Amino acid sequence: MTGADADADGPAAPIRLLIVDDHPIVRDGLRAAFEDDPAFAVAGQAADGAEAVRLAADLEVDVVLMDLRMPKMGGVEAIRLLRERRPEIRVLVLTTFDSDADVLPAVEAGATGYLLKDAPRDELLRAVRAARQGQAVLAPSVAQKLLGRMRAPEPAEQPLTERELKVLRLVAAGTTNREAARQLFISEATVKTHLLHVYAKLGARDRAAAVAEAYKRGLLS
Amino acid sequence: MTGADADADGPAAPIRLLIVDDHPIVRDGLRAAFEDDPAFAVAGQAADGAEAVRLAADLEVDVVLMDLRMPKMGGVEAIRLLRERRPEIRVLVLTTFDSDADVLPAVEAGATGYLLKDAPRDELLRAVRAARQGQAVLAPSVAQKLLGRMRAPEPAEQPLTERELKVLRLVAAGTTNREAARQLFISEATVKTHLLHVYAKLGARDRAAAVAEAYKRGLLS
DNA sequence: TCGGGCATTAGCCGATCGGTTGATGCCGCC
DNA sequence: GGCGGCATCAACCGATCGGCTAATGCCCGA
Repeated sequence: MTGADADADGPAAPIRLLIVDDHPIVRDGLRAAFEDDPAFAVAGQAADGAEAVRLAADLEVDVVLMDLRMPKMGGVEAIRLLRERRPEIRVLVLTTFDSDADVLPAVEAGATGYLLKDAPRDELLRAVRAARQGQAVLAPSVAQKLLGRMRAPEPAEQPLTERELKVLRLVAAGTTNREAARQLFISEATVKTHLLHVYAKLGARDRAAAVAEAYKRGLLS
Repeated sequence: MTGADADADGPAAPIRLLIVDDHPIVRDGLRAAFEDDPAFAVAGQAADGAEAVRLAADLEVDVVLMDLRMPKMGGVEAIRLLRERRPEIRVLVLTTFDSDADVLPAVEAGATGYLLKDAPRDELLRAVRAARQGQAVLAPSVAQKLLGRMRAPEPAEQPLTERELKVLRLVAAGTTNREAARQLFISEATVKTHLLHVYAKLGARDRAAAVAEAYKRGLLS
């Protein structure tokens, strides 16, 4: 009750953070939020995934706060590399979440938690503490989405093959099957086959719906 | 040369700022960036457009730093209201810019400048100083886009009518012309006409390309 | 009052698409 | 060695689409 329950290692070593975001403003905001609390120490900052991986190799880092959309190397790829090389490091994804498409890949890549940037400050601090101990931390809206995916027997969210995606991109550009075939040096029949597979995977009835669904899932543009 | 050229009003009154963003982190980062410089004073913060308009009515504000995507009231609408009621206030749009669609509306609504959140700090400070004096401030990439729009004789970016958009939404959902006609209680011929207009306005050849272009322009989802 | 934009409808045509079935060859994995 | 996934091709059918022209009625602003 008096706060003397876990003082085994003195004031406790601060949790060392690596902040990864391509926006200086956001990095500043995060740094400010954590520097005020002696329980945390900002070990470093990075503006993209590649820099994050590089820094994490040299610095003593407990928790990485990671944005997903960044130049050079995106967050998902960075998480994958980080977890490969330093599995003891916990990665908290901290993103704007305007696109759903990134949540699952990030979690699969090994993110310990997923928070939205509009989370209140104290929730952030709590999340980092929890993440350091390996506890999963999910923003309520993210948790809901994840559960939704699990519960809903959605056709398993099959990924498109490279070829299918190429065809779909051409279709989105207004290409007819015949033109797409010429551009890809294949026959029109093959294009149609690819498209049929795309329809099945995306749950679409025609090219227009497929394009729409692809945009929704972040597969295009 | 000795810095004594513009000291007419002493240390000069600080530029009073209103920070508008739905992310606490971003607000913190902005506040931190400006509070370190005595030439600026953060008069207030708001988490959405409505709050921004309300605060601007009471506070003495010179420059508003405004995010665009926010709950309740978006940035564009807030800019419009602000400029109506307090035309002397300068509004600097400060956004992530993952969507093109917002740039032009924001400028039309009366934004003095448009900056990206990944701009370096000093560029931010310079931009606010310039904005306070009514100078237009555009991030290079934004300026380029704007110029591109001007130069390119793009079919004038014709907006879709409400009816056309409704048809397009149905098409994006995989609806055939006939089904769309039933749902809208109109004839199939009318649906086709609407779509032909949509194709012309969006520069698309077919429904798939129209859906893609609509997503690119932020007209869908 | 006279446009002009918008929504609505009609009919016609060739071109294209969606669906189906079946087949081949290549590759990696068990 | 076999199995499955992937990419490739073929031929066929009906359904749908895209493009065109032409009209009507409504409402708003010049």
